[in-house]
Amino acid sequence: MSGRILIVEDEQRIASFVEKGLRANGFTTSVVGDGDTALSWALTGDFDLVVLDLGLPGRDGFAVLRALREARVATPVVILTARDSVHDTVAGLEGGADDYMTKPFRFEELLARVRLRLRPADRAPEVTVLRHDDLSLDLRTRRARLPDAVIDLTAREFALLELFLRHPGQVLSREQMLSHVWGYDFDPGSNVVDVYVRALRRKIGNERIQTVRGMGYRLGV
Amino acid sequence: MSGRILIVEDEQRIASFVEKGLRANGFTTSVVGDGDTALSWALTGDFDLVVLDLGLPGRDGFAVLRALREARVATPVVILTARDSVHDTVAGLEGGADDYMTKPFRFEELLARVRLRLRPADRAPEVTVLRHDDLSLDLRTRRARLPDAVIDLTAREFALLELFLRHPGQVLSREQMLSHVWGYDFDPGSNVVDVYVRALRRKIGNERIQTVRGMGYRLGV
DNA sequence: AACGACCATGAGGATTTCTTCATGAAGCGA
DNA sequence: TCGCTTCATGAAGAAATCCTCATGGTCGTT
Repeated sequence: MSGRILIVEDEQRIASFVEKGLRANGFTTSVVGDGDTALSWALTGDFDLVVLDLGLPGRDGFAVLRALREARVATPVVILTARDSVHDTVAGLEGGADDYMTKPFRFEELLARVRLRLRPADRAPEVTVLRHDDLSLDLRTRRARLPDAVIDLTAREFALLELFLRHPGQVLSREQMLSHVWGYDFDPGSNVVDVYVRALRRKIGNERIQTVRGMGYRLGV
Repeated sequence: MSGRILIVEDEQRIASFVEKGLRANGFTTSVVGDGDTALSWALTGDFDLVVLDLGLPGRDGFAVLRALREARVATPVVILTARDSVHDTVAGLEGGADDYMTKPFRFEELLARVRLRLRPADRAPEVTVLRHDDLSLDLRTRRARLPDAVIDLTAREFALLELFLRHPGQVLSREQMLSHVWGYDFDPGSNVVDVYVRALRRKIGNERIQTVRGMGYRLGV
């Protein structure tokens, strides 16, 4: 799967949040901040997917999308929009094979949608179970398993454990966890991460998530 | 996948609930109501899986399981247990590749576990998206899609829609929905089904779920 | 050893989801 | 049409989940 992605976003903070995340997942990215540039880049057909913010200065996101489709460019587009303008957004999608997300969004959600769009059909069979040691997580049923127990998880616990299992053995900072599980604009002063790490530890066992003082947490060794 | 299943359960109501459901899903079932019979049947090795209630009269479920394992019979066992004796149960599972569920349980959950056990590895690629007309449901992300919208669902809404999509065009009675989505012992006098059908209709469109007076509801045509 | 930074944890309030209930509308048979 | 059953729907209470906050413990450094 080739993965050249055009990110159209004027807010610097969000743009780099998206760019860093996508790059870390093996995609090639380019960022542009206004509609005109976005259109000319997208028209080259050099991209496999466009992540498009609707709230752009100048030529707005809708216009870009429309112009793209009028030019018969079929590149899939994932749209970013404000929560309170969802209605307009949905109207704008009509008939398109496009997807949209409301801001603020969690990175993992964006990733899932991007992957969905870039995997045309049944190639690359999806992973539905993550494992580490004797712990496994069924992404479909959203339950974890240990050799001697089946563990039900709440939505947050699930998202957090998924993140750990996708980066086993790696130290994850609270900031990383916040942006991946809670969204990029969540209060950075919160201790939700701590609270949910504790909840997870209670369910899967204390020893499985280690504290790395001053850095964050790590699954396993 | 062969699917001969031994159901060990003394409560008539639950036994037939499980048996009917499993048969409707293509499994061959036998029911026994006490531990001794259960053991002798299971020892024949004629079954691919055992659904075992722990609260049996006479030789209890644990004893059956133990005897089975001592005889080196490796047939996978899915255990049914009361919610307040989970601790004992987990202790009893040690090292086994067995699964357990607390009563009361939803049939779909049991089905998922049975299937998991009977599908040793990666054969039979799992379905992760259900479709009907222009409506699709991604079982992994738990979101529904229409051509012009992506729809977030609550847990109940998701379970109910999944049920509809697995039986498209078929009239489902309130009782069926109750037992599949809410569990076999849910108050039969409740109108939760009505309420959730309405919630679904609001999200996916009224016309997609039809009322069949005196019978229940139906997805589509 | 003492201090400060960092982490663990319980409790409680906010929010979301789930369920019940009451009322009125719609369908069906007499 | 009348009367009865069935269904639709809003509202409100119950329950689960989520998040914040406050307190006390632990670790590392000086």
